[in-house]
Amino acid sequence: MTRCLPQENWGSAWVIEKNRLVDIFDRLHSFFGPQYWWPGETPFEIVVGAILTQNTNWGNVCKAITNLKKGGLLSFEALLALPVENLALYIRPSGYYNVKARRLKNLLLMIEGRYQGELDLLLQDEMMTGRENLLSVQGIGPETADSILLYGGNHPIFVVDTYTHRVFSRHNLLADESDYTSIQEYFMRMLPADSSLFNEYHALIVRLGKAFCKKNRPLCEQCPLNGL
DNA sequence: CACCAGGCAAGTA
DNA sequence: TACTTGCATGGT
Repeated sequence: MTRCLPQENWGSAWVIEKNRLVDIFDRLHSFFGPQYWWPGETPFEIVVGAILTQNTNWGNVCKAITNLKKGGLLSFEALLALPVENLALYIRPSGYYNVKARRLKNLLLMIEGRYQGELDLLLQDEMMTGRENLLSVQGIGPETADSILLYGGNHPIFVVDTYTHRVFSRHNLLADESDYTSIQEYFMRMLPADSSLFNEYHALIVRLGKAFCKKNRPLCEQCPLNGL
């Protein structure tokens, strides 16, 4: 793996040094192996999944996406033409189906208005411009936007989620009160801007969280991060 | 039965 | 600004 960027002055939020972050990645990669994210066959499917998986188990998202595929609706044009009330019925298993149907529609309309209805133009746009446009959509917050940029567009941006916060704060590697932006800046200052690395790192954190870092549970004995 | 899952926005004080 | 609440299905 490539080495890290030079370190700068750190704020008090930075609890650990960069080499430890590389060690953690190496441990996770050795322990779990490659994760092959994002589970999705096309950029459009990835984008849809990114919204449907908000605060939701991935298994439920799969059911919703299967429904769309069966209906021949998993394309930009088909979803844009589908009334939001109908869309909600197809994605029902993913939960929050009314708000998510509206959020998907909001995104499609943004792409229609600013990128001539071409998802690829959004994904190929300059990273931070694309990010701003994604964040302007009601229902797309930082994690969803960054997931789309990283996993849909192969942009080197680090995705932070509840597992990232939980795993690193539980191991005393990050302050508990760290917010999305500070955690993201932390990873991105410590690591080289490599989309493949960010892809695998985030997926490994989620894998670890599911296996060994459950909510409202004490630190797990079998966790490969113990004894850092 | 309770609790949780790869968030986000809106409301309240 | 800092909390709290609504959104909702399906698995353990």
